[in-house]
Amino acid sequence: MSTQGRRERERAERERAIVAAARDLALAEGWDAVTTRRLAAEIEYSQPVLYSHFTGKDAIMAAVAVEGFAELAAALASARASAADPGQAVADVAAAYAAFAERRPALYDAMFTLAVDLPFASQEVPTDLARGFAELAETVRPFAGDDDLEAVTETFWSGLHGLVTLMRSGRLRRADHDRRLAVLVDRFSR
Amino acid sequence: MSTQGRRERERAERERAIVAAARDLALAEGWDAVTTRRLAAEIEYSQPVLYSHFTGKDAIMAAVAVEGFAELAAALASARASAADPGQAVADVAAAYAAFAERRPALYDAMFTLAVDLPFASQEVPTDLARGFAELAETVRPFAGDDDLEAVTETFWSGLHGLVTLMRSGRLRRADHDRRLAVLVDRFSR
DNA sequence: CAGGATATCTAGCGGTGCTAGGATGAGCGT
DNA sequence: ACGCTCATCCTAGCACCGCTAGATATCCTG
Repeated sequence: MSTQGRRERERAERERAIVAAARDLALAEGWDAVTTRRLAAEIEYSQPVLYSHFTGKDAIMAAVAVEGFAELAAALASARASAADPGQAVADVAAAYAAFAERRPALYDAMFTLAVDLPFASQEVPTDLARGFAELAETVRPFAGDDDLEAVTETFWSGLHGLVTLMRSGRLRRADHDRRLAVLVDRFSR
Repeated sequence: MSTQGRRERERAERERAIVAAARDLALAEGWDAVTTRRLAAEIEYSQPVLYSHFTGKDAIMAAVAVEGFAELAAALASARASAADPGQAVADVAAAYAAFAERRPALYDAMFTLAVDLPFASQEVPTDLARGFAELAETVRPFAGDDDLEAVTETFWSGLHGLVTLMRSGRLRRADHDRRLAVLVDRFSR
């Protein structure tokens, strides 16, 4: 029966390889370059093997996105923890969020703009996603006032998301990024 | 020489038909349904004709987006003009922006998320796009304070864009939309 | 060692955006 | 009015996409 164990281990390893290949390829050349054929070549198996692990390309992208949620949550937590005061925390967390989107554009897209069939109902995603959201919530809490904390958090998040996506798509000049970020931070920390 | 005039008229008319077909098809079934083959069938010409008018599908989408800028600018202007006071103007303009995105999702996508090769350098786009941007700027001007008006406007816009896109992609609950909009408006009108 | 289940691959389907090259027809000069 | 030229348009096809059915090879079991 140990053979079965080895099989499962190899299978899990291969699944990991698929997600890693998708992530690396997306980071290097963008999601358009991530095709099932290239992915299959990368892991040195044939195309149909992908479909024995994932229901389709979307599911692979979703798996990549899941990794991103953990990384983002960690970045936000770190920024908040090392901030001197609540006001600075808002600025630092906002900067960390924007920096993450800049550093991992493909990952950010998979998380927040492309993949839709994310397993929102599963265990893992809500965990890491909720961790990131909770970091944002704790960051703005001191300045929420009478407003509903969840609404304030979601709105703050939307502001960050808007800034990031509009800049990345060339609709906002990159040069004024810091100025805009400062405006957003100011509006949510007083 | 009148034949040439007629030719050019017919050609312009056909170009209009292409853009209209793309717009209608996108509004009805989403941009995924807009293929060059369906577009060609719609205007009752063969596929290659499209490429004698536009450099590619992206250019067709950009042309559709241009129409959208005018409509959005008009909606924002109307909302601002009929507002009782500056504070109400911010709320009304924000609501008008969100309503536009809800009413014309495919158009909104073409304008702000998908098409990238928009002729930002041309005449037409900056006109209507700038009109919309100017409406936003005038709306938030009374509350800009010492901050750079352009930065405030762009940040306000980003907030609206983020709210709209995150909700449309299922990341934000639709039920709390008004509450979030109120938070954003509050943060930019005091 | 034979039989059967399991894992994997080859080949292909229907679709995409886009283009090369040939047919067709309208306008021109004579 | 005729024949030629040239612009216009279409047919056919390329290379690619995500995905899948059926054949093949590989491994474990009795």
